[in-house]
Amino acid sequence: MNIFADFQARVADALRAMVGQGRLPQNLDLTRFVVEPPRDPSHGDLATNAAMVYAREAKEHFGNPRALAAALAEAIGAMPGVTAVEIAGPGFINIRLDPAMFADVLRAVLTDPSFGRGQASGGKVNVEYVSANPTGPMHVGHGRGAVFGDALANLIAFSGRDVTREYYINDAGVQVDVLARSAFLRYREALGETIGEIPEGLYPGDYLKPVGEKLKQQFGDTLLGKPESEWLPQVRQAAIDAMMDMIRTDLAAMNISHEVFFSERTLHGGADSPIAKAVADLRARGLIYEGRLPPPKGQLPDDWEDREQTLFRATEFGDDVDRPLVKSDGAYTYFAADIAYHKSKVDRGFLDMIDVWGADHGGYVKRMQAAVKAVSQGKAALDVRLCQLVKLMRDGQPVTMSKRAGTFVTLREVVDEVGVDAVRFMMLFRKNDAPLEFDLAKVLEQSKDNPVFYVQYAHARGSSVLRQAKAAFPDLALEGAALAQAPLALLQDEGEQGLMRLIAQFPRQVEAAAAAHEPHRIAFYLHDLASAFHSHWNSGKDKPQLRFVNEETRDLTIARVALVASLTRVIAAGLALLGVSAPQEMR
RNA sequence: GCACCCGUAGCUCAGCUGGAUAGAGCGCUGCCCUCCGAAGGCAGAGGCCAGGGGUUCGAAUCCCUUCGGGUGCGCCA
Repeated sequence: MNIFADFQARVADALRAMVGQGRLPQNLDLTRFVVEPPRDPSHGDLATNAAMVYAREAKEHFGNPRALAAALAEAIGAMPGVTAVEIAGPGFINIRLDPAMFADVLRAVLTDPSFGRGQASGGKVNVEYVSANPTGPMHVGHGRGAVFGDALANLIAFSGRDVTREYYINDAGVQVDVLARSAFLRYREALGETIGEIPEGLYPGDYLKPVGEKLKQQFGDTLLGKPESEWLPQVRQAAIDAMMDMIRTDLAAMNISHEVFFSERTLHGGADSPIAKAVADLRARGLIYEGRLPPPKGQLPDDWEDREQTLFRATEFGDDVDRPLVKSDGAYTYFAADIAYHKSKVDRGFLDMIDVWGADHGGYVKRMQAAVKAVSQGKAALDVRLCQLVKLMRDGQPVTMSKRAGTFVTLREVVDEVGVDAVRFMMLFRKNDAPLEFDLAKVLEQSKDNPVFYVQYAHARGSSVLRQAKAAFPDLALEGAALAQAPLALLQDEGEQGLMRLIAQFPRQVEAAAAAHEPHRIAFYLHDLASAFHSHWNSGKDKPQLRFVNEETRDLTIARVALVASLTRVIAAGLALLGVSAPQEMR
């Protein structure tokens, strides 16, 4: 039940009727106006800007926006559940609702386990996130993308779309060869050799030692005498598998799992490989040519050589320059593989795809979007969400991170130290494209300026009210269906009605956040909800008659318990979207 | 030099795809704690939304431009 969407539809109907009467022109785009909660609650429960939006089209019959507003207001005033309609300012229509409408919302929350969930609609959506290289442990920056992508996928699924969570494994290219050589060194170490300092250019981390041990168990010393060309493929695969196991385990520690792990390696191969096919396809459509690229302005790379190369006409799809697909050594570029990868997504039926990347890949967005347009003949759309850096702090002081000094902080260490809930909530309590300061000490504080605590505490406090109510009235049934029978009309206090209005916004917040691909909105909405709840709680200090549980007033208590139960359900549902737990108590 | 992101209270940040008088936390000032959970509460001060143009009924939000930060800039992944 989404009263904003309901009224959006009703006002659209009213406008359509006016079109039918010839009072408004045909072919009116009825999606342009909004029905939203007014910023100032004294303006009522709902407001719409429809009269102003269509003022130009209405000029002929109505003259000015206020005249159209008057006609619309008349139609709105006749709608069920509306108690008052006012025209304000340049043509806002402010609507007051029968409190019974909000009681209906509470009953929906209490009886419908999928309150806020959108209607199943639209095609499949692919969300690709994390995609960390399988060469080592994930760091905190990966964690942000991981949490963001996961919450976004939750949100979009909840809004009614069919979502696939995907991870692209960069298991081709020189990096994984370096990984293999590094693992081979650990293998020799496991066999008793003294390997000394890890040479420059190889991965020095201890995390490869278990891989060396495993190689020893698997192969004994049989790899030692062989040339690199023979052992490398085997060692490489073993190392990649071990790294992916580690990454999957660390993701699982944050309650993140993907349905699809897509291997880049499967795109490579001979003349009938997916990359070759994708390139051939584009070439057949005249989107690939042999040509020269102007050198980049500004700082010229040291090894720049002007040469003719195979280029994709990215500029035809909005990119700044055409992009090379084949390296000077004849191998395909990473971009060529990425084209084939995204073509695979299109071939698998995804016309909506979202990639979550680190901000340092921002320069790559245009070419990827160009490629998606090209391989899908313009049918598919790619949104790339860039996650900014995470600055790790402790008590306001930056935590120094240096691989060399051995103070490199992995994502897993942070999760183990502060817990999943804190990590996930804080990562989502900021817009994805804004840098984030993550304070390891602050997120554990039990105080108002720790939003994780603040929101979870609201849920615990609400749960506490339910326990109190049960203690005061042992025969009270706390199940949703029972509470839905509560005399909700008794909820007359301003604070109570404010909470009901906020609760009624949940479906709208979900819809908007999903459409905008911005899960942080849910985190902020929950913070607002928690804040309103705590504030109303506190008003019970000065006015004991406002407390939720009063033994003298059973009916009122039941109504208030229903309100609190609704609130905790919405908080729990919102936290679930973020992947954060909703504790019953926090003692 | 070019592209993308960002610039909102002293600080850290929201601002619901263009709406009404600009929002929160911290910090600051002043009151308040026997009472459902005071790991606090209430109230107040604090703003030329970086600057300047434009678009329209209406701009923090969209366009242009200047300034100031960040990230990138054949073939790395």
